[in-house]
Amino acid sequence: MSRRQDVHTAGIPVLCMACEARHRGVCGALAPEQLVALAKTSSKHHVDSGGELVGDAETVEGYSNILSGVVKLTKSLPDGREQIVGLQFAPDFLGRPFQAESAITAQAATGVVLCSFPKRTIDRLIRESPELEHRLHAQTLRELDEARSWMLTLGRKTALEKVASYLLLIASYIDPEAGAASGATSFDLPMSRLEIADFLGLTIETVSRQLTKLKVEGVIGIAQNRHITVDSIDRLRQRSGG
Amino acid sequence: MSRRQDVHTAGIPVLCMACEARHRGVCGALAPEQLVALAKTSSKHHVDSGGELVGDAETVEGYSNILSGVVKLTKSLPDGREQIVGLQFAPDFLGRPFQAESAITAQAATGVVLCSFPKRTIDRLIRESPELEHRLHAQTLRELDEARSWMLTLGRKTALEKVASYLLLIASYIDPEAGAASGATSFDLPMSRLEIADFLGLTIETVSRQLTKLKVEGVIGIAQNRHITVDSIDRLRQRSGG
DNA sequence: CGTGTGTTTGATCGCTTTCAAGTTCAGTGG
DNA sequence: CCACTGAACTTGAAAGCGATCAAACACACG
Repeated sequence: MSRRQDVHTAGIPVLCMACEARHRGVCGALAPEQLVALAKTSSKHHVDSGGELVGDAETVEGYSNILSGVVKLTKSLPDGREQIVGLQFAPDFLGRPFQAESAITAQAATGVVLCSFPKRTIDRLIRESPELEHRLHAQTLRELDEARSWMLTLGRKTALEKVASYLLLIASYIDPEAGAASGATSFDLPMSRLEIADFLGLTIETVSRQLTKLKVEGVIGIAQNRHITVDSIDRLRQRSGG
Repeated sequence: MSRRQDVHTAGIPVLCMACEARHRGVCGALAPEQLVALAKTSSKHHVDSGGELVGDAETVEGYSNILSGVVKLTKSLPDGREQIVGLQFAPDFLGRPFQAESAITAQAATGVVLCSFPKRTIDRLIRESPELEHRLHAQTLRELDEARSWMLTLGRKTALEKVASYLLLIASYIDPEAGAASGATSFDLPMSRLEIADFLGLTIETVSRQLTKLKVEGVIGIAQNRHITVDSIDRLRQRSGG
């Protein structure tokens, strides 16, 4: 057993040993020696809920892998209206290659653990490793699909359908098997009502009312504001408009 | 003069000689011999306004470059509600690598000219040419930025702001210099009121009312339904909410 | 000169927002 | 352990914006 592990992990940096990103994330694209080089300049750190990750000023930090927690990407209008335009979960790669701007801010929605790299190092690795760019491209395509699905929700669904869709989305992230299933599940919302509203293009009050409505209809249960139980995912899906 | 052209175009297929995609599009990533091979299996054709490009059944066609015209990407709900989730212009690359599904349909919003390739050929070229994948990645990132900007519009802007934003978007595509400027410009809308409504998450009547409102306020002029004149782009921008 | 499609305009309805209290919950100090 | 505090959340009433329903208009085409 330990012999086999030795074979598979020969030369893998300690930092990366237990890291999800090495398998499902972008680091899986790297050869052991590249991983060693990258690990030398990478650092693991924690960001509290609400902490900003890509502050317009502090662009120093470059890229990161999300090891745990939820990161929200937001855009806002000059008068302060805000819209969450993306959610990222472990082991997503965070940061925008090939461009400085984008006018997006990234914030920790929950407590977040990151593994961060200098921009320069990653940019070089991308140039050296087509497989790395391929994985980043694949993630970008996934994000684009998610964004477009969400555009349909934002533009065409009612408030109730939006909230139901949101619950399904979160359920499927937290409990991937349950997401496709039709039975029961339960989970904690990683976001406040205000954040949910900013994600759905609604107000905080409307989100609250629709959650209450789902609760009264017996589709969901709510405990301590954040904990959601779903008896029948199918019934929830029916309210989501498809 | 002809001598110089000979140098630059040596070995370039006739089909590609005048093609925008060879410079700004993905074909620019290919070496002359790759271009020759690709040109052998590629075909140029026209699709009338309204024609479907990625019909779920006819997935045969694979990928295309848009040579002219506007393509709209739409998603819809089971009950028929529709949302346009992307617009593509020449010389964008059309088609979704690495995946069959996506539940998106592509339709010609105007008359469209395409240069189409077999899926197989492109998939192989992507594997052979990191530069090609890089260009596709770059386009995907651009589309993601556009999608996210539009999420802000869909989720947080009023009907008037949405319509003004739409006009600015179209103006900047049709007349790139004017898009950044503050002066006057004019253009023809490439989409019907229904399509504009499906893009903005509104109804046809609301779109019409907001256009009329902008006209009455003197911000725009409308002739023959489709032709828009803008005296001051800055004034239009003020109505767009930022 | 009709016919049909796309657009505008009008009147009304209803959902979501807004404004305004309440209520619950987590954290703190007595 | 319990009362206090502030933040997050819920609930209520009223207003407003965009949707819906309906009709008129404009233009292209036969």
